[in-house]
Amino acid sequence: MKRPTIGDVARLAGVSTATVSRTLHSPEVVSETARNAVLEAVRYTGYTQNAAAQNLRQRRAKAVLVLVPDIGNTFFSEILAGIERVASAAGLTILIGDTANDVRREEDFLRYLRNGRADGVLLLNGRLPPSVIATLDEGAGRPPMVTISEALDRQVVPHVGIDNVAAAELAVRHLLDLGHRRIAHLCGPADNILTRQRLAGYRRAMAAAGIPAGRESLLAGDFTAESGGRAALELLALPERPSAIFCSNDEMAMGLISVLHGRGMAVPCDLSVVGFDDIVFAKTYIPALTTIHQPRSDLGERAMHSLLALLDGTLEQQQAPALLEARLVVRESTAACRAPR
Amino acid sequence: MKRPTIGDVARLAGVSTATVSRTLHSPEVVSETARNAVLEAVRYTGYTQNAAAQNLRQRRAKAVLVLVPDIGNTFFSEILAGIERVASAAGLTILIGDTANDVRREEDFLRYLRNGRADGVLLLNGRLPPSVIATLDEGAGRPPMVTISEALDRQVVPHVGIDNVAAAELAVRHLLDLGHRRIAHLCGPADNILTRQRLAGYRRAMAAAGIPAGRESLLAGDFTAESGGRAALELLALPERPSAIFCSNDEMAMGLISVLHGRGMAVPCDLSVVGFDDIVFAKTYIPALTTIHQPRSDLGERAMHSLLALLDGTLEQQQAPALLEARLVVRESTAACRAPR
DNA sequence: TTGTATGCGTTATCAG
DNA sequence: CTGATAACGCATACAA
Repeated sequence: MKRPTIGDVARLAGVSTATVSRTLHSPEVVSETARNAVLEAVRYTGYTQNAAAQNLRQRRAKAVLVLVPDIGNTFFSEILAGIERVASAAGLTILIGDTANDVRREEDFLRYLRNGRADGVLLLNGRLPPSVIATLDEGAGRPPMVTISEALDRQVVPHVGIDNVAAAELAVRHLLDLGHRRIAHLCGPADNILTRQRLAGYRRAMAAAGIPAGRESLLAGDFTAESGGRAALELLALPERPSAIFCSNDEMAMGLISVLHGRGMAVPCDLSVVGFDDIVFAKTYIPALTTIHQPRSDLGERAMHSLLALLDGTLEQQQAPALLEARLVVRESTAACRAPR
Repeated sequence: MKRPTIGDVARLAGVSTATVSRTLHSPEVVSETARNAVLEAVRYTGYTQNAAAQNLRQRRAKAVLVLVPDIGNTFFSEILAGIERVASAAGLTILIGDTANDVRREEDFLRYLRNGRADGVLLLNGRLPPSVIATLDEGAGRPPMVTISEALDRQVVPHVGIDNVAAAELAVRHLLDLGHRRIAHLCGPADNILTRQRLAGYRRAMAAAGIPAGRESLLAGDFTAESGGRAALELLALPERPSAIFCSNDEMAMGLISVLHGRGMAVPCDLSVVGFDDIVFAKTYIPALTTIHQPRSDLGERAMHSLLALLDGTLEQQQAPALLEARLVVRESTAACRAPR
């Protein structure tokens, strides 16, 4: 009826609880006879170690918290899959906190760190919640953490991501190579670091081509498809329409294309579009979206590895960011236009 | 340096640890003076209860496991959001297990139930892993669980979902009302219960309209966009092409439309399409997709409420399924066609 | 209303 | 190689 404990197993195997524990943790230190008796008893009783007791005794949770702005965003969920893969290989559980970009919710999840439910944290949300900032100087007492994708302004925590500036440059250069001169940029939310980095890349590429790209070539968005749709309307109202646009992410690009399509403006014939992220739907979209592909699984795996190292103390808290490679994926939305559809 | 314990707080407040514990759990039973002293000490020390110790003592994890086939699928992630909302309101943590539709991974996550990391489980994966089936007869010993969206064949566990048969009928009737007679159906994976239910709805609607709908009107898919693309090729090769198709989910519909578009066949002009689920991208897609909308948040919330009830013993294990309402959302993919695009 | 004492199930230390 | 035993931090039964 009740779940078997280590004591039950010990009794059945005719050994002490210590031996049972040892058999389960380091089988090599117990005699073969004892080991077999224990394993047999474990099988017979169906014994499983009680996680709470272990955590209490060992003062660790064998779990890590992952803070993500939106689980539903496939961009994040593939990173999560990468994280999960290495976490579970290391015997760690992951606690996913969907923060909906809300600081209150972030703080809320961080209590898992304080009450010992999690041993460390992976930050995908581009910001350090206040309560964590407070611990930064402490050195110890400071929770093991790694940022992914969205770096912090101050580089105070190990980070795994891509070089967004360079990737954005790649995207814009692609449009330039296609012969476009009037290239607009649809930005993400103003306070976001990705927005700033991708904007910088856009500017750098335009400057390198000797093309002025002032405020008038910038549209404001917030990474949602809806904001892309609004930007489309702005774009339509422009006195001199661009022939191409680089969008700071794929959702906005799709929202934009969708509304343009509704107004009779076709992509790529009337406007070439490049997105960013290469989300799953990018290639199913009509037109299939030219975009920057990020190695999402790798980002997750790499970051989890770093966190593991931090947890064993193998890795320093201060550290140069690990930048993985992003690449341009050319699809239909920047194709040369034969005949208008 | 070290994290404060209940003992530290007690000492500082000049009371016993029992009083501290009581203050935190049922403030009304301790005197105001004691309570204030304790709360003051808690603030001063920054004390937080240790979850492992609580779990060990109370023999529960205050956590539930949620098994989902694919977190990245927005269909599931919105359900998750609903679950999370009520779970966190009830002070429970959710452990998300992305099973990738792999029984081995399911079993793997279920160890959380046995080792006491989770108190119950929410199943979104449409199947009962073998180790759970084994416990079904036990009554007690059987873990509290609720299925969501995908029911089990035998109704042995509380379930929250929609009436898929009726919803599919709704979709097909919409096409019939539009005047379509040759209506195909793109199925999901053969062994999936949703596939069977939606197929049944399709058949029922066709039969009610007196239209024969045999095997020749059925295309095989597996819920992925790729399989939708393959189905498009099959469809193109058909001797008598249908004028409309009902797809068992949105991803397949999009994959299908995308490939058709590549072959010069336009939706809705050459073929009307209805999907199922109303995933986030359905309305941004070109053409915007007519589909069946499921109340995803509600499904999650409702299911979590049921599980909570199961956990307090308020609810029976055996129970009629809770069926929430799904509705048809009419968009461009079944629009009347003025001029070919 | 409060305090004392016990045990939740493990693991690590320390003798043997 | 093995066993006894003391924590780990907390919540509750019981006594006061």
